[in-house]
Amino acid sequence: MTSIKDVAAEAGVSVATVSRVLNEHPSVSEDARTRVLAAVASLGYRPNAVARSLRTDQTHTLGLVISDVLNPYFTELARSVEEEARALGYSVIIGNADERPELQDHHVRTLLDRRIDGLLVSPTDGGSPLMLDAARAGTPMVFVDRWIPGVDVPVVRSDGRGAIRDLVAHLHRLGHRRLAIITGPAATTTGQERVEAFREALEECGLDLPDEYIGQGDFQADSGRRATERFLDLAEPPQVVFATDNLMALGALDAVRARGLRVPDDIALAAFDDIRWFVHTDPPITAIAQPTGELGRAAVRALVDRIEGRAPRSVTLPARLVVRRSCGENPATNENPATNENPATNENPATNRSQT
Amino acid sequence: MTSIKDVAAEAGVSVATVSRVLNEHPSVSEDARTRVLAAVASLGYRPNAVARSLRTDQTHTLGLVISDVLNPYFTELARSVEEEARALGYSVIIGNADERPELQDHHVRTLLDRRIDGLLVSPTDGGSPLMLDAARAGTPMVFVDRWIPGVDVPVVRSDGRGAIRDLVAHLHRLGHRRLAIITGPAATTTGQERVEAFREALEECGLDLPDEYIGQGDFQADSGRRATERFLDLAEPPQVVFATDNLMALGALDAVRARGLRVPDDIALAAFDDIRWFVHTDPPITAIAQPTGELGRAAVRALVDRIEGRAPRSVTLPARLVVRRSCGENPATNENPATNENPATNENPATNRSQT
DNA sequence: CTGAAAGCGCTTACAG
DNA sequence: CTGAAAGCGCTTACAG
Repeated sequence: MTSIKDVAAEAGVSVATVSRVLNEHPSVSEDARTRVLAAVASLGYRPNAVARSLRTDQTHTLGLVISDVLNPYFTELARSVEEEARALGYSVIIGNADERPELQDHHVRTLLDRRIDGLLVSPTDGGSPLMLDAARAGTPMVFVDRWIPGVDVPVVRSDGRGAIRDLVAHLHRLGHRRLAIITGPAATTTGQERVEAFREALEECGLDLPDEYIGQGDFQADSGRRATERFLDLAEPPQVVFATDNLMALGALDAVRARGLRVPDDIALAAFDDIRWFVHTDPPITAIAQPTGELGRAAVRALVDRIEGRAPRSVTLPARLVVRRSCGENPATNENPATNENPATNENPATNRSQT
Repeated sequence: MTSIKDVAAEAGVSVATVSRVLNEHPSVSEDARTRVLAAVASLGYRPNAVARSLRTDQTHTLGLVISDVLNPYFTELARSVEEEARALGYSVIIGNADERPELQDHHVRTLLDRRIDGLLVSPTDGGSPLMLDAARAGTPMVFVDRWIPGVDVPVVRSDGRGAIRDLVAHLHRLGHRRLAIITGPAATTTGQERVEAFREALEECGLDLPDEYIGQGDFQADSGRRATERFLDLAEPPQVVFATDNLMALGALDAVRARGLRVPDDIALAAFDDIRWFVHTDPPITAIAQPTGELGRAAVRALVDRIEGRAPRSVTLPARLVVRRSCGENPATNENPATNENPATNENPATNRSQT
């Protein structure tokens, strides 16, 4: 590899001057600058980022630890994170935790060893010692989507309560009374919140949530399948299953299909997280959509603020209900099922937008 | 951050000794080793990977430049790559090209600047000067999925010809005669090969492929939508649309749905790349499945072989046809549509497995 | 405006 | 077995 020394030799200047030209330091003569630039071009020189990082103690790199790359929600989040980071002059290294705490720790450790400038994480659990230590040690950090209570780290997430209330009202209006939920791990905030919000919304409608209608899942498809099978085995199965993420909804569909049953005739289905395929599934699936791209961008901005010495802000954005046909026909738009999607989408315009 | 000096001071030895302990160098006294280890533990010391890389000229990092993170095929590929790399002691940095050559170059450049040990790429185009230079300069490199002809770099990919021939035979058997294709960019090998294989397969059935039945796509959903609209506007629209990736199939579904038409009654649809949602779409989609996980693992093994001085091997694995209902009822399994999936899956067991 | 020199945190021949 | 020292490729006060 050609180094800064080669460039200096070629241009007939010192390495200090080469470095100044490369870093656009003002005090370099026009003559020196041209000669250096010419040398850089003719040698095809590219500065060694490793050496530069060691010297400056900055890597211009953000670490992003997501819960699961195979989940389209996180994939979209990762994409918007990378995009915004790139716009701000950072690159991002993604670590996939696969919903496994040890793997999450592995990535956090590797990222820290590489001296990334800041860490974006969507925690898989309640917080390992490693992550808590990192936060306490002052590593610039921001939580996205999920967070760890009691840690002084900004959180960028969406609030699904309103949308879940809308969903339950929608289900109640369609005549459903026995509603079940497939939850995420209790150690995750999203896992907890979605059940709580669901339970509260049921109460508002005068319904309750019996234990056998709570399926313990882990945000992965298999757990959705198993939970749904258990629901279907009940003496009195639920009329609706609400999967708290899209992968568990996929598993639920597998289970329903395996029994030769139909959605929504035999059992209705709704999901948290909207994905493009939900428009084309059989039937199209009613889902709660998060402003994923916005979340990713806001998270990066918060982290970069923190890194560059500005005060980072937590951000909470509302999610919204997108009604499709998986819970039964919507009486309101019944007459024209083919175009059900659009009016329903606007049923619940984003309203409450809060920033802390 | 605590450095090796702090550990040396705490343990009462030189930094050389600390380094030896950390790198499991044999000649260290038992006594020194215990003291160093104790110091490491009590200080919570973690070696600075940046400094180590600068010194050893190895980063133990692989770069992976994929064409599109939002494409589940590449996401699955990325996951298997990371898994195998981790097993071999490497981490991976993913760059998402979004099917844009400039963005691809941006990532290759960044990765090279970081002095990754090797590069895994699925090229978005015919090869930029940057990439060709890197290959010529001897950067350890392996192509996955797509490749650039005329460059001396091992290729790990799957061969879809057999499966495409099976697909065309299946369509012909169902009575379809007017078959259209939505291709990928002509600059990509997969873009080219899939049309060629399709055209050859049609010829074997005595059919031809008129220009108006070739929709130029770019492997993204929008292009699939536009191509399909153009097909539907034809005086004599095709009876089948074969989308050469899953995202363009999604776009095709959007277009069909927007016209109020039905698959397969009004038009049949098949796709290259099988994804989990295809089981639950309306109707379930006939697709060509690649051994994605295998490809990712083989690619990593080839790259690591190259990095560690062993001879890397190119690998070609067969893809296989998975028949579902999007092209019309399969006469053979007609009597039991509900369980169509399983027998159909086995219709074309993977046969030709070649290694070069 | 420019260069010599120190130093970032490691590893590794070299001597002992 | 151990330590002093050089050096990886940069950047940046410091002097001039």
